[in-house]
Order: sequence, then structure tokens, then C-alpha cells
Amino acid sequence: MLSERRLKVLRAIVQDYVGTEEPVGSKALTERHNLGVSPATVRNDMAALEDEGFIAQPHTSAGRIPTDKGYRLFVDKLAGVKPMTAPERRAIQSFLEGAVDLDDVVARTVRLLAQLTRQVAVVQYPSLTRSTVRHVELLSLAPARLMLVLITDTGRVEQRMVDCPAPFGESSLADLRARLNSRVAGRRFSDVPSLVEDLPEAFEAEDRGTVSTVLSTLLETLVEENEERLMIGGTANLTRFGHDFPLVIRPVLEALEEQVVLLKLLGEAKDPGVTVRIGHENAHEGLNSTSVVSVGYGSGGEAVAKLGVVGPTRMDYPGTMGAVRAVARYVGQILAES
Amino acid sequence: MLSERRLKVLRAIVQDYVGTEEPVGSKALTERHNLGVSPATVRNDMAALEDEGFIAQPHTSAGRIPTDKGYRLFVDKLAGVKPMTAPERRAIQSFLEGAVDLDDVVARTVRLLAQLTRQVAVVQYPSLTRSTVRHVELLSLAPARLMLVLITDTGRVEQRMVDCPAPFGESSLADLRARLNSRVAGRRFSDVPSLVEDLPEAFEAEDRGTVSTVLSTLLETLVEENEERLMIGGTANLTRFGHDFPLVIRPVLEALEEQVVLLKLLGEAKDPGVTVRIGHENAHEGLNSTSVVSVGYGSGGEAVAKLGVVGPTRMDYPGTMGAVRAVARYVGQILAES
DNA sequence: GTCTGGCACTCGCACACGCAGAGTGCCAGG
DNA sequence: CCTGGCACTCTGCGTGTGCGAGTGCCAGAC
Repeated sequence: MLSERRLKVLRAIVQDYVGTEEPVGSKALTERHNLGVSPATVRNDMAALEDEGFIAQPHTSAGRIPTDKGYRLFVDKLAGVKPMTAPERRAIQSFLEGAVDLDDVVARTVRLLAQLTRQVAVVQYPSLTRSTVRHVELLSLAPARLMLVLITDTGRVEQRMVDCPAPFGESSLADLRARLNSRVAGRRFSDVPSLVEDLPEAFEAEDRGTVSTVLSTLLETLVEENEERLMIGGTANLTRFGHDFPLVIRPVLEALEEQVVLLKLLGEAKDPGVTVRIGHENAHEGLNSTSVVSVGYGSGGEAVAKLGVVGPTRMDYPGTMGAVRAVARYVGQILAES
Repeated sequence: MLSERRLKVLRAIVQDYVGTEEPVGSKALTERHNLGVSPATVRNDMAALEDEGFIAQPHTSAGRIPTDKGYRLFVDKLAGVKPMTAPERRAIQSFLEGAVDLDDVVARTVRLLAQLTRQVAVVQYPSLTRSTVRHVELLSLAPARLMLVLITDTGRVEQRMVDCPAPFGESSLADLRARLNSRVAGRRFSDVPSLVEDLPEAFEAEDRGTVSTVLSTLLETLVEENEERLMIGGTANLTRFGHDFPLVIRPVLEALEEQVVLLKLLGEAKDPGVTVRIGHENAHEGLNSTSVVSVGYGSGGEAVAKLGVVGPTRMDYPGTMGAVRAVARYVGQILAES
């Protein structure tokens, strides 16, 4: 077990390194933090921390930098979440309040997060699978062609074309529309399949084919996981990454373009609060030199999607976690209101 | 006026520089292109080209690189558009054919363009202002709250909440829906305002307020220029930009995040064919070291939106122009079919 | 007139060298 | 267990030098 002072040393190293981006040595440490001991003592502590794998030196006779494991300890034990100041909160709120629709909410959230954290922001659209149906609309485009429009409680709209096996009359259409809505409106997506199962039976034989087609299209839309979309922003902040540029940011940019990767990344974080994944804790190789700070957000009490930021492992964890948490909270409020 | 051979020299310089990314000297030129003259002669030609401002040397006694003006001449006079090969065309087509909805078409187009050109791809969503209305749907969410859904011929769906000044009955709603659609379905957006102008008069006094509100919301949606969206991709290709990294790509990334900037950029290109804007021809400062190759595309004969790529001024113009043109053509086809 | 070969010149780049500064590990003493 | 001291090891930086690529110009050939 590490002594109290060694933990303090680790914390000081992380803080200094995050601030200066340069390996920190024993002398600088004692000067900037009043640890009450001499550099030599700190050196011993550092040697111990290095043995345990919390810090490392890039080259012999250079200062130390934290390892992923060191950051992990720092995040878990040594640092809290830095809450936003009152002016910051007000700024967040007023920035988000101007949004006119869901796209706009997401877009503003991305910009906001990117600006606050000066990192790359990722915001997942409120997920279909966990939200509820507000309305299902059916439009007749041609005798045997319908358009299915699904509206969710988060304001998201999905539409699909449906080619009917047989022409479908206006009255049947109105009937189906009414029945469908009375059953599924306000219900959770996951409940929909069982709720509409027996619906075709209520129709004439000639219409059943079409009804079934409509229903299966609806179900497809609901479960279509890969339709989960997200928006990213603040990629210009990657240029702040470090000095050894191209090699580091290339894979990051590539990973960011693979939405599947990002969705998986966000999805893996099961923690109800703010989740931090540091360096190699991220499964994707291109993100091995980054940390991902994410959190769920939702319109009601429950989380329906994730948002977060991607930045260098050398980041201001307390500040970033505070910003991410605050933004998630306010986005939730905005979504609940609309 | 420049002699024929001098133009050939310029062309050779551009081609070599694009290939090698290094300043090209007189000796290398005569070796790689059979110009039929000696290096000394080429040197004289190069001096002339430099006097005219088509090429420049980064440092005394280094080779020459083309200037923006040089690239301009190259694009205008010296190079054609390199058509795609048959296999490439097939690949484009089959890649785009799998798309399920408009978002997917745009997303696939972006990926495709980025891969083909190895540059940053930008695709504007089919613009509202030039397309036609397929259907307008009105849903009652609460006694005095409606949702307006607008579906365009390009498959785009826009929705807006409408708060009514007074409760609005189901029958009035059905009436309004029917009247609205009979007037505007299939019409161009620009014609809609005059077509619905007198619509409130057909309703009872108590409903007129709501009808007017709905109409103004509809018109707002139609003209809302800033709702023009676009998708970008292939930003990882920026890492191929050059050696002097951060300084160059930082402003480019920033410009790419400003959708307004990009939309203006695409909008400025009035040419019906492929438009190329080189270096300082781009108004935005951050893009002064990039070239933008863009073209309009559309579902019918007419262009409804733009797409293009952003890359270093040192790019393969014929190939890029070919790829952009080909992709635009096939996207147009796909949109027309759906 | 135009092209060519030759020649002297200019730079940028890569490499070696040396030096200062920061940081370390270790040890003996408080 | 902490501290001061000491010898050692690196990195980074500035300087100097040689090499090679490329240029401009000029006199002569076609």
C-alpha cells in the first residue's frame, strides 16, 4: 500500500504534467507544491511509484510522467469532479435554450462541450430503443406505396418507404393508423412488438399482407441499432494534442470517423455516473493514447443516450468530468421540456 | 503569351510536384518527361514562368513549386478531367445502391468521395429551397398543439411543433391537411407562399388563427436557409497534408467545423460543371492553402445541392475532378430513383 | 534567334561536436 | 525515515562543416 505522501506526490505529478505537458522532476515538485519534504525524499517516493507502475520516465534522467495506471488511480482516488461555476452554468443553460429542434439541440451540445473542454466532443442522438413512441403516421404516396413516419418522445423523426403487396384503400389506411396509434402511442419501443403482434387479424384478408409489411417495417425501424447516430465536433482541438503530431492524431481521426467504433465505446460505459476510460482501457487501438469521458443523459429520469469527450490521456480530468456532467444535466432538462 | 513548350514545362512541374511533394528542378524534369530539350533550356523557361508568377522557389537554389496562379492555368488550360474507369464506376454505383434513406445516401456519398480522392469530402443535403413538396402532414399531439411534418421529393423530412392560439378540432385538422396537400403537393417550395396565401379564408373565424400559425410555420420551415445541413468526412486524410503539420491543418479543421463557411463556399460556385477554387481564391482565410473542388448534383436534371472535396492545393486535379463529377452523377441517379 | 554545355555560386540539410542544464540514483549522516 | 551531497546520464541546443542539388549566366553551336 502506498503511503499518504506518495499519493500526494502522484497527484502533484499528474496536476503539474497536465498543466505543463512536460515531464516533472523532483525539484520542481517540491517548489510548486508544499509537500514539506526535500527533493531527495520525493525522489525516493517517485522511484517507488515507478516500481508500482504509476509513473514512468520517457528517457533516463528526465522527469516522470503518469502512466495510464497512474491516471486511473488519480481519477479514482485522488481527484473529485470539479463543479461548474455559477456563471458557467448560466452560460450552458442559455446556450442550449435557443435550440429549435432535436438536431439543433445535439449540434449545440457538441459545440458547447467542445468549447468548454477544449477537446473533441461526441454526442449520441437520443437512442430509439429506450425511448417511447409519440406518434406513428402513415401516408399514402401511391396506391401501393406508403410512407411510414415514426415520431419519438425525444422529437426524433424516422421515415421509411413501404411497398405494399396489394393496393391499400384510404379507409383501411385510416383504420390502421388509428389502431396502431391507440396501441403504441406513449409506449416504450421494447414493448411495441408484443403490442402489435395480433394486429393483422383485425383486418380483411386482402389487407393483411400490407398490414404485416407495415408492421415489420415499423419493427425494423425500432430495432435498427445501426441507425444510432451521433455528432462529433471540436476536432480542431486535436491540434492541441501534443508535439509528435501526425502519428498520434491520424488514428484518432480515423477512429472518430468510424461511428460504429464510437457507439461501441460509449455503449460500453455502464456506470450510471461519469465514466472515464483511460488510454489502453479503450478497446480500439487508435484511441490508445486518448481518454474518453462519457456520461448518460436523458429526458426523464432515465438515460436514453450518451455524450462525452475524447482527449489526450493528459487532460484535466476533474474539469472535464465536471463539464461533461453539467452539460448532460442541462441537455436532459431541455429534452424534457420540449 | 507563353510558348507551347513553356506550358508543357509548367504542366510537367505540376505533375511532378503533385507526385513527389518536393520542389522540382530542371534536371529531374528533363529526365522524367521527354521534353526534347536540355536542362539549361528548361531553366530559362522556368525563369520566365517565375517572372509571370506561375511558379516560385521556396528558397534560393531549390527547385520550383507551382503557385496558385500556376495551378489555375494548369486546371484551366493544361489538364482535362480524368474520367473514372469502368470498374471504378461500377464500384461507385454498387456502393451507393445499398442506401436505405436520405441520411444513408449522404453518408455513403461522403465516405465514397473521401476514399476515392483521399481527401476531405463535403456533401450538402439536398436543399429545401429548390426541391418540391411531396407531402405535408399534420398531427395533433394535444388539443392546442400540432406537429407539422414536411416531406420533400428528395426524401428529406422536417418537423416542427406548432402551438395553436386556440384548440383545433379533429375535423378542422383533417380539412386543413387535405386542403394544404391538394394545393402544395408536387409544387416547388418557392411557389408555396402564393399558393396558400388565401387559405385561412376558407375556415371558420375561430380556426383562422391556428391555420395562419400553421402556415407561417410551414413557410418558415421552407425558407429557413440556415437549416441547410451538410456532412463531412475523411478528415483523417488531412494528415496527408504536408510536413509542417499543425499550422496548416488547424485552421482547416476549424473552417470545416463552421458549416456556415462551408455552405457559403459551396454556394459561391455558380459554374454548372465542376468548379475548382484554388488557394487564395477561397474567401475564408483558413482555407488559403487548400483547394476546393465542387459540383452540383440533383435528382432530376437540375442541381439541388453541392458536393465536393477539400484538399491541399497540391492535389491531383484531373483525378479529383473526375471522381467528384462521377460521384455527383451517380448520386443524382440514386436520388431520382427513390 | 534559339538551344546547349559549362562553370561558378548559393543555399539548405544532415551530421558531428561540445556544452549547459535538468534530473536521477545512491550513500552516509542526522 | 528524512536529508544533503555527489557523481553520472541524458536531452536539447547552438555552432561548424561538407555535400549535393539547383540556379543564373555566358559563350558558342545550329
